[in-house]
Amino acid sequence: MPKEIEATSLRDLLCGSVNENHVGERVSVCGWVAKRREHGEHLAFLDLRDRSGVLQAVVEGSVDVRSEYVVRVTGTVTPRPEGTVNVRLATGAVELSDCQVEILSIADVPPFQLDDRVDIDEQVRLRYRYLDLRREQMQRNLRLRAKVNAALRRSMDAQGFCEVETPLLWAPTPEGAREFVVPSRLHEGEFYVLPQSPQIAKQLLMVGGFDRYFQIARCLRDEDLRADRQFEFTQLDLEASFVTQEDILDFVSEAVLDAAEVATGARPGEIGRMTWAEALDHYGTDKPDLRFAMVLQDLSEVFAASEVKAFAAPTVKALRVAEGASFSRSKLDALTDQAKSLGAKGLAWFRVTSEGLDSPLARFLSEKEVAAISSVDDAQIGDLVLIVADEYVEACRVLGALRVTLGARPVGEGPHHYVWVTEFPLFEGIDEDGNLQAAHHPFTMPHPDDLSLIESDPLKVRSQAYDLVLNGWELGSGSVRIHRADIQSRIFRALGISDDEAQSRFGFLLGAFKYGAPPHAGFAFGIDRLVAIFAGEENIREVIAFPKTQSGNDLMTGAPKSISERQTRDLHLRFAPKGK
RNA sequence: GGACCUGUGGUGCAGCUCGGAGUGCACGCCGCCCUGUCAAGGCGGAGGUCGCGGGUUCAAAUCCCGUCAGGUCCGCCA
Repeated sequence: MPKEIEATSLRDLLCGSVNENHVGERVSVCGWVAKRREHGEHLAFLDLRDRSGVLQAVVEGSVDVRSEYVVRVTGTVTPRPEGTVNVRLATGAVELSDCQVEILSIADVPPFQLDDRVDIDEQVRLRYRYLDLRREQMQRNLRLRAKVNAALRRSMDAQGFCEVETPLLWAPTPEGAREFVVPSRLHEGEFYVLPQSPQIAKQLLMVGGFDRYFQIARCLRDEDLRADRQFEFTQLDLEASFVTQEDILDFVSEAVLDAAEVATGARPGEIGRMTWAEALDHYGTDKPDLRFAMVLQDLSEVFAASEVKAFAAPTVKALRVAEGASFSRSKLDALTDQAKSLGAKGLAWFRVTSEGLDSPLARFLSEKEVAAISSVDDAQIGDLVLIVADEYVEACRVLGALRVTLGARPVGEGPHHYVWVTEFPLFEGIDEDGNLQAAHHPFTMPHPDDLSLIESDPLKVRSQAYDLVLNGWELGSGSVRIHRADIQSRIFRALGISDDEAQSRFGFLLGAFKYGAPPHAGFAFGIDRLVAIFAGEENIREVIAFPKTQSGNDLMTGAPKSISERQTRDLHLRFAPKGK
């Protein structure tokens, strides 16, 4: 018998790999007892489970093993008797007979069943994650993740990128996401922080001459958690010198398509593109889910002189909901509530019926308005048209959210629709102090055509920043970086960052740039999210071995926990009295 | 910081509107029976602070208030 790669001193084969070709061979397998079926004192069946699957062992006589006992079974691979083949089991044509059972570990009754006959509450799964990980779903998801990681590394290597590790203990850079803080023992009152991303480190690597860098990097952000956000997450982080945005998009596309090919078995076609402005206008979001159409329509001109007060706004946007005329009043009320909670003043709805528009507002509409609404997005009888009137961005965002509510399918359904969203604005809004805020980060290169607007009309300035979006999930983002001191000073000035402040915050980066910074650009995308979508999971916890709950607890270890007085003293920490 | 949903033997649920004895279902567990099962089957059995605290009531799993835990979302995430 040729030795299998999985063979060890204790086993010859994985349970799931035993098949007709092994008939007649005497083999040992190791695993957990998934199920015992006893037929009196003369016959018992054991289902043995390891990571590869389940294999039935036939034991003559009674056997004292229980569920989840760890056993080593040595037996002869035998074709199952006529009529007892189990087609639902990959190994169902054979079984181990004449078995010798060796108990390697006994086990308590597990706190939940591992056989997937019932859904288990996630709270219970997380408390006993080590048991949960034995389940097929978790085995499949984490192995898929490992394959994606391997594919990404292969792809980056093939594209000439060099993997470099950057520090986890880094300097505070008070900007952007809230950082996790690590007190220093050797330096009283001083702190490291855990990196929210290796952003500055990788730019320094560019100055250092590593003109194609990548890393599968852990990032840490002390922000509230979500289905697609954990404190710590993993990114494929990359940066390259002597490149333009086009080069970066090519590098990342290649890596993602390589990963997709490994994960799904098919290589997706070329990744499409749209500008940020198009995404907002058509889909009401910067991360459009292109698995379904439902493109927002602009009716502002039609309603520019409307008598209807509800439509007196700079922008009037409409969304057609196919076959939505059958929505109940309570469902329409719920949509209205959602629109209001998103900041809309209201939501107008119109059922398109054979007798015209059915709506509380219908009788106030002019003929021209009725005609416009009735033909929005090729509306048909039986459809529903939703209208939001507001400031432009507001109207787009509200309808965009309703579009997702009404149209989005589960993660596991439909094609994988990648899209590059380009030309993000450089600045977004103004903070409490009246300063502009960087949309991406302060080192993002403005669009070359908009350089002259930085001082005169900053909110109009487009950037060379770009996002990769898959089925409504933001996978990641990147930008061309500023490598010229003159442009960087103009941006800092616009952001209200003084020279002194810039020096104290980013001095080491700006200092490095004085010694010859190549033009460079980069990207980073979330591997947790990518794998979750490949796995058809709505939640990245399902592709993370030991995740935190939404309130940041680890239900298995009990973290976060208090530390000993000794540790507190070593770290020079004292706690303020509770409250206030 | 906020909104909504959930919490009932080990597990998953029902019961909650309309208060009346911890009532029920499925799985698991324990014992006995069973020589071809694979969601094995048959018989019997054990197992509960209805998340926690307070209130209303003659009486609370059920109604009210608070709180804790889990989830989804808003804020937040350069």
